Amino acid sequence: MSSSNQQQFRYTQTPSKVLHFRNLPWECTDDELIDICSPFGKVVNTKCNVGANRNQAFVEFADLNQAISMVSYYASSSEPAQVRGKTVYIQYSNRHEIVNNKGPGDIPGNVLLVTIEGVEAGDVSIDVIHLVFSAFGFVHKIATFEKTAGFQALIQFTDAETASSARNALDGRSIPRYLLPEHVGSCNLRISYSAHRDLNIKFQSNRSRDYTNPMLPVNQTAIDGALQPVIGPDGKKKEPESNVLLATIENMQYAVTVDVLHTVFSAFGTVQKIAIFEKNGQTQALVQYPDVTTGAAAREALEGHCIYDGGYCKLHLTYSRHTDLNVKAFSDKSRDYTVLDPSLHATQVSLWQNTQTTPMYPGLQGQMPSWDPNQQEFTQSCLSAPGTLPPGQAVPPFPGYLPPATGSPLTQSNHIDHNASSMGITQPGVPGALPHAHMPPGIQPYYG
DNA sequence: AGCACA
Repeated sequence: MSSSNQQQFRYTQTPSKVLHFRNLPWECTDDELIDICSPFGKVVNTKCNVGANRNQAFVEFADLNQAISMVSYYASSSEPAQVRGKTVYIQYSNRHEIVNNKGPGDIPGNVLLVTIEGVEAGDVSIDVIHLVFSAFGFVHKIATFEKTAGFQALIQFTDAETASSARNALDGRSIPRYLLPEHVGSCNLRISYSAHRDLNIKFQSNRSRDYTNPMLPVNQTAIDGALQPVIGPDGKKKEPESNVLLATIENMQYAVTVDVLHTVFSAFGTVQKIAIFEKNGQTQALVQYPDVTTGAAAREALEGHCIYDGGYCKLHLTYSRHTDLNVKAFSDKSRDYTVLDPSLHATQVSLWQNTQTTPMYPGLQGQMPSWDPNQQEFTQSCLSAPGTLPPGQAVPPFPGYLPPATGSPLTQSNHIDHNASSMGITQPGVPGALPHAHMPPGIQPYYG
């Protein structure tokens, strides 16, 4: 007569119409719970993402018998209850009703209230915030402010669905170290819903942006260091900023493909389109971002830097007069990333949701934060000294994170790999996200 | 993989 501890435990539990779920996938949704519960009865209430790991939940049935039928079904089933392929463990809760303390911040809406916790978190730029949240959809407006709670941002999406996908993926996580200034400590995100529907942004400034209204007056004095001055330090006038960059590639010893450019330029936001062409015997490329801010950030960061170590494929960037490129979606010289297969989005979302809960350094559990600490050093070592890089292995200067269209720079890899040149996230079937990881360094001289 | 106020 041997019965397992589990069985003993189960038998000692008094039935309740509230069931306790554990070992759920990270950030499991109410809908997923309802999906597996509804065959057994009417679900009247749920509470998911409970516990430190957010992997527990409660479901309340209308009737006790319904809860009993679910528990007994899975007690005798050969197939365990599963959510997203993960076995979930179901028991009677020791409470008999779900008490939902829905604060105002729990009522979904299209505007998120984000608290950025961390030392000097107020110095996180609005561009970085924009970059991080753009991974989930078009960000209409951002307003930032200091409150007693800390540095906060209101982020307006098109709809509550988009906002909630961002919240689910980012709440409790940290902004990647490499997106932060040196002196800013680890920045944790706490995200709830705002009651706002439409933010009233008066100026484009270092504290607020309206990405839907490029005509909005710019409050220059408020911009401070966040945007580049229109007049360079040497007094030279710069061309008007644009969302499309014209890249001239110097000393092109190695082939620069659409994929390579995509990897490099995706570090700053969604790359929408790329076109490579020859002009006067020089290779040039047009790279299109969704907005001017991203284009400006990319230009500023990449100007004068080399794609490969050793001074090869040096980039010179100017603003193009184009605003929307008309390119073939898939050719070896051009790509339109805005016409990708929609299945991509689902793939990427599951990448987010199936990974770990620990925001930083999960250690030896076989899970890895998206932003390997090495990334920062790696990026810096390749980019800190334009044109004067030490000779060495020719490797792409950027970790191969995907563009926000298919994932944010926080996109996660499930395996530990400290070889920076192979941090590209392989996404079967995703054009533009693959080959750089295995690019043979210095092997492909360019004979164009 | 183990019960929700923070």
